[in-house]
Amino acid sequence: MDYSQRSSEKSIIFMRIGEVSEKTGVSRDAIRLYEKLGLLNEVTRPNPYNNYKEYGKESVARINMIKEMQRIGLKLRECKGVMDALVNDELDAESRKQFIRDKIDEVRQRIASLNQIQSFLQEHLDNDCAYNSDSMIARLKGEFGD
Amino acid sequence: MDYSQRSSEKSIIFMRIGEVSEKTGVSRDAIRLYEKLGLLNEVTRPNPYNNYKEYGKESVARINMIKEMQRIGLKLRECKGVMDALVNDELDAESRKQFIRDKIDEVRQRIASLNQIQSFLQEHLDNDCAYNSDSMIARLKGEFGD
DNA sequence: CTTGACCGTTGACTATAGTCCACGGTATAG
DNA sequence: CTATACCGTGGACTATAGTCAACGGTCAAG
Repeated sequence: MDYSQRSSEKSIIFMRIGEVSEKTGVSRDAIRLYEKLGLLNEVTRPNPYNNYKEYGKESVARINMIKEMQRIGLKLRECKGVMDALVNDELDAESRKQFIRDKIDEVRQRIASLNQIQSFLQEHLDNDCAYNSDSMIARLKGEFGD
Repeated sequence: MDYSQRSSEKSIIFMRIGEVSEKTGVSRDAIRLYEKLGLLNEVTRPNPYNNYKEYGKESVARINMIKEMQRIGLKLRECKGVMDALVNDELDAESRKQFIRDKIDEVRQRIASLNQIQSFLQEHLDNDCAYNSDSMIARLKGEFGD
């Protein structure tokens, strides 16, 4: 049953898509989509010998990072933006730094949103989830009003 | 040019969709979608007199809350879930509380993800965004590896 | 040599969250 | 009365993020 020469403990550099899928929990199709969109830069063209692509450890790390970034609502294009800023040698250093700074700001704002929602929910819970239309409106307005 | 009797300072209870759109910055079409999906519970059936729907202040607050929840990656169905748990009288108190507790947990986990990403980016920035394939892989693995 | 589990490519299909458009009705200014 | 800026409804269209199925190729075991 050992049809596939899975990378064992050490020394093996390349994986095939099934192993990457297993390691990350992301479907083959999704991985191929990420690749097509340019989010994985370290995938070889299909090896002419057997027509299989080869994936490195960085692909696994990138996919895990994509999963995290998606959880916070980033789109794949935006994930690509972050990846590119981390890695792209064509951008000058200052551009990359500015991009990262901007992303950090975005993340900070998202954290602020989350804290707002969390304390709203927590307050509601502390209040025994007593719903009262007027007070709810007041609290909704307090948190989310204009 | 005052073709519409916009709700002025006090005493007016109902708005029409254009005013809600203005107050929230959300398009009429999107508001109608939220309504169709059941996220706004306080919209009247079209007034038979003029066929216009009437929106209350709670709709504005809800839409603002939807915007915040969307920013953190919640889908409209999930937003509806939160809304329902906040308001639905048909659920017993304990179910609503449990739902809110679960949501708070989710929010906490998202905050954790965000902090992870933020510190990853911050560390990268502190490191002068020096990209080095091996070190980047190491750091990606450290943050996102399995 | 066949089987079974994998691989790549393509293209169709799905769900979500809208936008856009055309229709016809409403209200008000001129 | 007409122009205009709204309103509701319905249906078509878009982008995103995939999933699924079909086709044919690869490879190790039996």
